[in-house]
Amino acid sequence: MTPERNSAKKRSYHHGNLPAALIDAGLKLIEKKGVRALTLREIGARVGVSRMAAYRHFSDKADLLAAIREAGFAQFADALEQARSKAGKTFALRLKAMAFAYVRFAAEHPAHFEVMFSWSPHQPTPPSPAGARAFGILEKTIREGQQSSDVRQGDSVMLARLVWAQVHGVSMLRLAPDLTPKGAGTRFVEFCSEILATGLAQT
Amino acid sequence: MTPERNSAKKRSYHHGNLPAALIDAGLKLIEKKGVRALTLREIGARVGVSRMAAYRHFSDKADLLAAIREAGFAQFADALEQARSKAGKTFALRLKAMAFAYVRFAAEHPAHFEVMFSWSPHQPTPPSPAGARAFGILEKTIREGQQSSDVRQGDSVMLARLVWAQVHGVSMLRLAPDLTPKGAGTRFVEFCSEILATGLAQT
DNA sequence: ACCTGAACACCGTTCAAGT
DNA sequence: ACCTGAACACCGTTCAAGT
Repeated sequence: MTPERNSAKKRSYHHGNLPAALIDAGLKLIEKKGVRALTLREIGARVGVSRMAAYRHFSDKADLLAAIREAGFAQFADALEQARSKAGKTFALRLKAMAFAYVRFAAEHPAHFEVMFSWSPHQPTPPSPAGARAFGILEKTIREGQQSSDVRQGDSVMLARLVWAQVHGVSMLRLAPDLTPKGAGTRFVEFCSEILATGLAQT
Repeated sequence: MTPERNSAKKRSYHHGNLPAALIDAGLKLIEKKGVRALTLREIGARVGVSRMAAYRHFSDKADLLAAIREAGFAQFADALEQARSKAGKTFALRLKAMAFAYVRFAAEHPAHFEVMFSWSPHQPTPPSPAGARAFGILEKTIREGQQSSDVRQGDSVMLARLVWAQVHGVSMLRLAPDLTPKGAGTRFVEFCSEILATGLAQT
């Protein structure tokens, strides 16, 4: 009796999964015009909903962006994890695979990457659980490298930060001349991985 | 006879050097609230001028930001140059000095740094002359390192990009735990320089 | 519970006008 | 030449109201 499921003659009052739809529409708009040009009004229009609907699910625009950011870090951590597990078992192979995964993620998901790492000292990034997970994967790899004597002894967190900074710099500065969405910076990333591994090895 | 210089009984009609004053006020506001919160109106108010005055000197807000950015790169290149010339003459010392200068600039001039490297794939950074100069200083140092056999042979531009990416990543991610405006990340930067130099040395 | 419309205090930018 | 004021088309966000 309750009119819960209409046979879609008109799009239902509820939107099924509005939060997810808003995040998705937001990502597509960022990809097209950049975060700076993102407006709640346009997201709403794209999803077919009032400009105010977002406020039922997110406290404000910053909160929506935080959700986009966290979803990005989750995907990102998955990509790193997958690259690691698919790679051979030596430290050098794992490092290279993860470096590729990092740079490739930046190239393939520019909108997510832009939100995840948009930089300002004033809105200091609240710590992201998924971001911490991603870093943990890298740090674990470093520790294994130390056990197999591929990496010098020392603070594995510091060593992991160094590696993170390297690949992050490459991604942000788009320094790989052969960096394209589908064939991500092959030569330059390989070059960096090799030099990094050499530096890490020495005691 | 012409009323050109009044004895400052009221602030003169012209502002002396309005463009420089606008850039300066902009920097201070960015430092306080971030680029995102920067408004032409507030800059104008701060300088004591109408919100429209900026349009006499800059074509729009983006153009003012570009001027800020370029000024930042000029200061930045100077800082690198100075660090290089003050350092000892070995490659290792120069590399370390420049790494410090990079990270310290980011820490001491957060507003400039934010504008210089604010990231979006959609407003692809127009090439900056001063930015190119800064990169050139680094690349020259790499070439000298190759001549003194401190750095492996190979494409010096690629090698310089690698170093740039490393220090840039450190600066952006604020990975140095001991990074403060005045005592910039001493231990971590030293750590990175050493590992980097080791990796660069090997053939 | 979930969504909407009108209203408010902001933006950047254009344009005609002042000195 | 350099600056201003009013006006326009946008924002994010609040609030009372609709289903």
